[in-house]
Amino acid sequence: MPVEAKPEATARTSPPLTERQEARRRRILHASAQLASRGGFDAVQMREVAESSQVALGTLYRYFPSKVHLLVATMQDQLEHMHGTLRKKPPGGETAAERVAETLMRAFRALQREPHLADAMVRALTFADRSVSPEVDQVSRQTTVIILDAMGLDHPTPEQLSAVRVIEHTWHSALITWLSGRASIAQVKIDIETVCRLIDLTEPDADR
Amino acid sequence: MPVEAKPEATARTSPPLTERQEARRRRILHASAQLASRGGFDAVQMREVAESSQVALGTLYRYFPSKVHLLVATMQDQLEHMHGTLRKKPPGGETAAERVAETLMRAFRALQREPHLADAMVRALTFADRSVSPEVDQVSRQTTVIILDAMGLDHPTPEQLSAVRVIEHTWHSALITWLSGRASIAQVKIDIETVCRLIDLTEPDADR
DNA sequence: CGCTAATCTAGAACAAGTTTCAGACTTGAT
DNA sequence: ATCAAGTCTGAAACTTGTTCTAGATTAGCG
Repeated sequence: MPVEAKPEATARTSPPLTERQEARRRRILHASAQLASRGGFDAVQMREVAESSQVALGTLYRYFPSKVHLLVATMQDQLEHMHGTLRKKPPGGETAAERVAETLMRAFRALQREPHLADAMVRALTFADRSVSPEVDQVSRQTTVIILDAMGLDHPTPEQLSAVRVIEHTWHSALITWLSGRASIAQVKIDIETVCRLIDLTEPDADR
Repeated sequence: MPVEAKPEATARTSPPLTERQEARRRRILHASAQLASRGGFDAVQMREVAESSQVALGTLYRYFPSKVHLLVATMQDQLEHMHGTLRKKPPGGETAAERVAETLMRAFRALQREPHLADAMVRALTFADRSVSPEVDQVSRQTTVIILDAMGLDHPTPEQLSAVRVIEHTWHSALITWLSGRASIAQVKIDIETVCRLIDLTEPDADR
């Protein structure tokens, strides 16, 4: 029986893509990011993505079953990039809280450089319904790894994981309020620093 | 003339609405909530809302310039309701953190009873772009009031306001992860309790 | 090579949010 | 009561995400 599986963003390993297919997928993601950088979520129009990446509309939908899937995959792509960058220059703070805050603010500044792209990706993430859960979850896991990296933890306690989840919540939501112009950059910074203090609470031996 | 429109905390904009207009507005919001309760964000179709509320499509758009505006207004409406309900039975916890957590969990359970409605409102909130900022801001302020109420504070310090903002971030984001099936109710509870511990950090004399 | 199933393409078609418009109806002021 | 300005209606049109179809191309296999 021939395999019926479609190419899928999350499963980079399951169905072996041919070289041309891999190239198509890459072209699509590139076009997506490019259009997003220009005009945000609304500027990523499926017909334009298809044309820019020299792929038929039907093919685009075979690779990414919806606009949200496409943008979430774009975010995965960018996150990998960022994780690599952050790894090269680890944060230098004394406490875990400081390092996490520094890392997130660094990520935040990177997003500031491409606010439209950030808009597209974040809107897609929060608008995603259940059909995109696996992909969104993957993004979430990737973010968790980045934060744990900054904390310098290998075996976090359940309490610490909970704190990390709260930090992620804050990070996403603060990003949204900034993107929609309801909070200043300074305020985002304060909120992130505030939530990072939670980390201190979960470190038995680190107190003030 | 005798515009008897007693502003129900929803400070309508400049022009005072006539009675029939107020009635139309109310019919629209009712239809919106009803459709949302049935099938969530997607089930709120502008043509159906118009038909259900016996209003022409163009009129619907005159009252609410977009689907997101409509749903955010629906949320304002529901929030007022909830604030009233919560006020009648204030939370009974010892510390501010406990009371806030209890309040939010109570609100959460209310949303659980109408998960589709919750879905519609929250998706609209996070998907809103700049053109809806004023309305979204209003929702945010209303939420802040509810939390400060639970804390029993009249004159919060900047630090406390920051903690409240972080709690709101967590609340929204946790709601989203629950709605999209990526987190259990138990997990939401833990996250809320975790973030509420931040409150203790901002109370110099609270027991620890 | 030659076959067959899978994939890709171009383009039409459909769905739902949004806009537009001409004409009927309300409202407020004279 | 009458008039002007503003509002509402019904219907069509437009936009963009999504689906569908028929035919061309490609990949893997004997």
